[in-house]
Amino acid sequence: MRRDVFHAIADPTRRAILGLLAVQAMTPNGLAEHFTTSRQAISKHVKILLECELIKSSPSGREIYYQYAPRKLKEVDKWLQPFRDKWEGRFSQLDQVLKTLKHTS
Amino acid sequence: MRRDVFHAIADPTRRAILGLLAVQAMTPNGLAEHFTTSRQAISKHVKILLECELIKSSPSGREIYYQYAPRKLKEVDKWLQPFRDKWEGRFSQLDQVLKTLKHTS
DNA sequence: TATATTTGCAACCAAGTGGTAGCAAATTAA
DNA sequence: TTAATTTGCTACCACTTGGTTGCAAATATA
Repeated sequence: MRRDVFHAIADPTRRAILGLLAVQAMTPNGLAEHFTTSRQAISKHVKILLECELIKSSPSGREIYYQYAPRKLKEVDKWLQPFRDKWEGRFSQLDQVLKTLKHTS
Repeated sequence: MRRDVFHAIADPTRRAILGLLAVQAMTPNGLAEHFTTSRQAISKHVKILLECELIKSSPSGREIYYQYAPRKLKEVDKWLQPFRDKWEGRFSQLDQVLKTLKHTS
């Protein structure tokens, strides 16, 4: 399975969940209220976000609060950096970084 | 079909192709030499990158050169911005932007 | 205790994914 | 002209995806 951060944020529902949790921690039911799909469908997305460590869980009695964790999202930012450098006119170590990427496929 | 930029960069092979083309324009065969999969498989990835406008094509005789186009990748950067603001300690319009995101699912 | 609420898990399904192989069209080279 | 090269398209395949429903476990409430 290809469970990495890029896969996690590929789905618009998961991006929306991440946006909600970045504002405030929420329970699965609380999250599901913001969507038209079922609670179970949301929970499956939450599970993927958990596996990718984009969110953390905080059990509280029979409820579970999920909260956004920024660490893994920084990997996306890191991957984006050389491209951003390029379109912003910076050229620092661009080729080195991209040549490294060639061998990660 | 879910052919947006986030879907495009979810695949590691497509990210590698994007990295290669950011350094220099290449033909499908030229690209395929950098991978162990078949030319057709690479061409399918290239087709998706084309549809998402992450790359452009420049026909030259019977060859076709593909080149990286930064515009759409900026959308990823744009989506990332409020999250980046948050982990960098900035709070400018974070909630507004994220509340907008809630309704894009 | 008995009931209601919250959640996760498993089974199932239609549709999409990344991969392959074969073939035809177009351009270049012999 | 004939042969080789480059490419895109189509069909096909096993696997994954996002979604549903049903159910059991755990906790809170009457």
